Amino acid sequence: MAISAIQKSVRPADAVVELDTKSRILDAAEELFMEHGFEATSLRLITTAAAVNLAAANYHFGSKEELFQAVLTRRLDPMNQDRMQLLTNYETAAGNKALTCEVIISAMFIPALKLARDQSQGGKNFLRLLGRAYADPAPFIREFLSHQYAEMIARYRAAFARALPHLPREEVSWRLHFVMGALSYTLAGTDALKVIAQFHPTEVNNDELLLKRLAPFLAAGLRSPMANATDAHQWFQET
Amino acid sequence: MAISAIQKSVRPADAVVELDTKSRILDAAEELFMEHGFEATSLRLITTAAAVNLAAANYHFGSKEELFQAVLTRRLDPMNQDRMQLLTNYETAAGNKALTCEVIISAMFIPALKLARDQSQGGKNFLRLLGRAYADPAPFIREFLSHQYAEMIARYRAAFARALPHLPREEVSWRLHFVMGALSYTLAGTDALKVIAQFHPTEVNNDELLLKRLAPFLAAGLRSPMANATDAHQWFQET
DNA sequence: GCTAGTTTCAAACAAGTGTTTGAAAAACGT
DNA sequence: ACGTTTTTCAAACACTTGTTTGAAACTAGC
Repeated sequence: MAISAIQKSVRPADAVVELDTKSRILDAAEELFMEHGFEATSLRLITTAAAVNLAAANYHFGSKEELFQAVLTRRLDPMNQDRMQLLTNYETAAGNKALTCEVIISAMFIPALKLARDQSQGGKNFLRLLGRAYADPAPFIREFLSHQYAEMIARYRAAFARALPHLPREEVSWRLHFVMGALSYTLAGTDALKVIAQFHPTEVNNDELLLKRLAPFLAAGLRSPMANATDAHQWFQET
Repeated sequence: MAISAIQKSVRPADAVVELDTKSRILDAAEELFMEHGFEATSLRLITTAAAVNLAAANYHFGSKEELFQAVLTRRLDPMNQDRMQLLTNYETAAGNKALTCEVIISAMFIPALKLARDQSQGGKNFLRLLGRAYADPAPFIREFLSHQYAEMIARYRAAFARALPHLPREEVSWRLHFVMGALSYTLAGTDALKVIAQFHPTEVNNDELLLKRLAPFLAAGLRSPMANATDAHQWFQET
């Protein structure tokens, strides 16, 4: 008991000080889920890192799955709200003219960037967590994200369809899928960069630089002319 | 012994039946790892599905991690060999002229397509497993894939650098990273498609169609002109 | 100061984990 | 046919998992 008394008296002087139990669990869970994934992260690991009792996780969040969803909701919900608001702003500013792909992509990326920049540490962690959650096979994660993204995706598909009127709607859906994939994969895989390019360590974690290079790449892909049937078998001929 | 004699005589006629224990474990593990991920798949689940004894997994593969690596190696190794061979063929055919981005992408995609087409079922499963493994945070998986991809990546980076001589090497590395990301994400996330587009179920699993649409998209991104400094802050201005 | 409601805590629960063991069975070489 | 190696099997091992429990500590409201 002497130990716990010491810890309590020391804690306010510390850096990350004195959030309530619920926030401390969310913060620790965010980092650990990002680092190890959902299945490989135990509640004991989380509650120990958060310096709270094991039972507190179930008391405040119900179950491990609900805790994971709470971690995602806390930042994903505002970010997607931002995205839709930004898209609305652009659309009203453009009047009845269609937006360009660049502008639409900006509306997707800027809220993500804001998250990566604003929070001192949590933001970057969250983006990586989100990218990895997008590739997680667990059904409850996929269903949760589907529901969470549904409205935003519908808005952006409509915007891209207006920006690319010469493309069939189905092709627009495909390309939007590629954009979302490249974005989430890029945000998730800082480690994978080391395989492909050898950058300075300071640059590797620079999400801003990353997205500034990704956005034009994707815009060019979106604008590319539709490959017709005769072009198609140029791609995958038998060798 | 009578049973095994019968089974052996039947094997050539039947489609799937009666592989040896090692292959049965690999097949079951491939499917289950793909479906649930590494951590969420237990050895008991695998050995039960393979109809072998639990201890057989450790006997033949040593540990769960080594089993996972064996599942990946079995098909990834030949696929990457194919990719490099194909690239070599194209390069010798082109003489000292640089290859186009389309041709280089073909050399990446065709071996993946061959895998998806040839094996009746295992091929598609494996591509999805591979895409998911690429996003898995487990260190042993990331290290394994880094090592497994290193040579192929180096070859393709050099090829793209020759195809895009106007781009800085660093930009080429980024774009190669985006290509790999979009490819692995696309192969991994059949489920995610349902969020973005509502296709006929038969089309959703058609990897060939998927890659035929992805390849031109990526080629356009690769060929896009480098965004210069003045264009750059067009993208992410403060709102 | 006392009560009612909320939050914390140590301990236990039942179930599942990867791995090991030692004996039985099968397969193989000669 | 026999001795040796390889493979299978049921059982157990030591440990971790998410969740629950019931008492203790704390925090208002009056």
